Amino acid sequence: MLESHRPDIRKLDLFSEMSDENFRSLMHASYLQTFPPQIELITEGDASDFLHIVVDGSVELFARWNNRETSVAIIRPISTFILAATLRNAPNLMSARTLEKSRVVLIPSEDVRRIFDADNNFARAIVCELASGYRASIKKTKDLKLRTSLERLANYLLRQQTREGGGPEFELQTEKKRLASYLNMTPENLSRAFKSLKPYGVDVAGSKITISNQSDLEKFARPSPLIDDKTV
Amino acid sequence: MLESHRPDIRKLDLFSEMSDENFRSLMHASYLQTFPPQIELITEGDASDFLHIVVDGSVELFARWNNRETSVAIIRPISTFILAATLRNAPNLMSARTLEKSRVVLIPSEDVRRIFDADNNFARAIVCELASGYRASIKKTKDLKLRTSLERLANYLLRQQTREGGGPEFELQTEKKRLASYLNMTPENLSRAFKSLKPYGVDVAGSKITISNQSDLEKFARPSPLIDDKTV
DNA sequence: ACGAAGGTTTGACATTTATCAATCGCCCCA
DNA sequence: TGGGGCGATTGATAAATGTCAAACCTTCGT
Repeated sequence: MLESHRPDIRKLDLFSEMSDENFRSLMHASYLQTFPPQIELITEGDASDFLHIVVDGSVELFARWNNRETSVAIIRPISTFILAATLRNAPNLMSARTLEKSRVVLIPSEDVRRIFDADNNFARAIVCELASGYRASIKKTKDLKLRTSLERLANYLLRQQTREGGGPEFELQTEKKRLASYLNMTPENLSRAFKSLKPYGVDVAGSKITISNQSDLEKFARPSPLIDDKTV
Repeated sequence: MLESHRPDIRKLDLFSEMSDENFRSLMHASYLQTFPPQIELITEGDASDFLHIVVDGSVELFARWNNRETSVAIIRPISTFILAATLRNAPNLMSARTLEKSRVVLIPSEDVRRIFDADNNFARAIVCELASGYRASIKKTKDLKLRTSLERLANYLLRQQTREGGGPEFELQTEKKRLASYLNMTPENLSRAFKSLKPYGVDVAGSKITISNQSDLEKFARPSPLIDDKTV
């Protein structure tokens, strides 16, 4: 694969502690590919032949059933996805598509499993990554089951605000259509939900959000570390 | 801990491949405790001091937020729970309570982490277990986001039917109140949902379910291996 | 600059789901 | 064996959410 992204990939928790030799071996077996927007990289049900790393652009994970579709996650650089399927050598549970022109490193799943067996530090890092992903998924379930769509939006805004630096103004980094699907609501409902949050100090202009009353919004949203914190 | 359950625990995928010595060490450090019904074993937010194994009875995992509560899973013998929190040494994301008189083996989390470092087979088994749990959680998200409550119930019945042997008659192993919470609906709504499934050949008498028209129900439920299969 | 395409918003309405209140029925146990 | 308690059901109503249609707006390429 191309050399330029190696240092960034090496810095990922997943790869930072493994031996140089094993890292080189993984990278040697991998491909860097550039995809145009809206390309379906993975279709759910397919075998998981590669561990994917987004190094540029963004990738949406989504799922289909019965002619419906829902957005499950949006992956931004530099992150891996489809780790669990890779390790279990099981079919992918989600589909993936590029949202914009994106560059993705593909590591053959069998190499991941081989190096996992050989490198204890890598194995340990994989356990951390899996446990984190698992916990993130549990948090998502709690968010979905315990909150109304309005509460999910309010808490999403607070999380996004934190990700964007914590200031009162920030950008949604996602189309509203996709955000709606991610939050499990329709675009129409999302549009109305934004209006409903206006009394709590949320102003929307296109994709620019202004939180004019932080404490009112927080009082309404009631964020919980056990649902909303990334690290916990 | 008491000897009698050891062979059963040893047979779990998580422990079956590790060395005798390490297994003995884990068991030596662990406790077997018997709890009455409705005891809250774990409160979400608590540190994860122990990996739990239900050896008798049943334990409900649930979550609270903002004075609401939802049932996330019901653990039956012989299974572990709270593995991800144990490995990350992070606070538990869910609470746990006994549903009936239950016996639980408690393995100190630090011993789990210590043996994980020492025993490659154990580490490998942990990765499998984590990846499975992760994938199960993703399936749950898909179930929640892509299906209506009626569809969730229909597919739950098909899964439960399979677990109970596949015949046309089987028992719900859960109070309807709890099943409702698990499926993210109210007890009232569940009661009406059962009625709505009657035209598809579902008959309910207390906790006994009779599927009188398998293909009609399946045609309505449209089960998918990528949501409903345990092993995939 | 123009026009097409597609995302967004709005309004009217339908459906789904929750809430509240009352009743029913079952199980446990004093 | 007869309450008592609690879960389950039913009916009436309210709230949340989805659907459909139309209008609006932004973007983007010709």
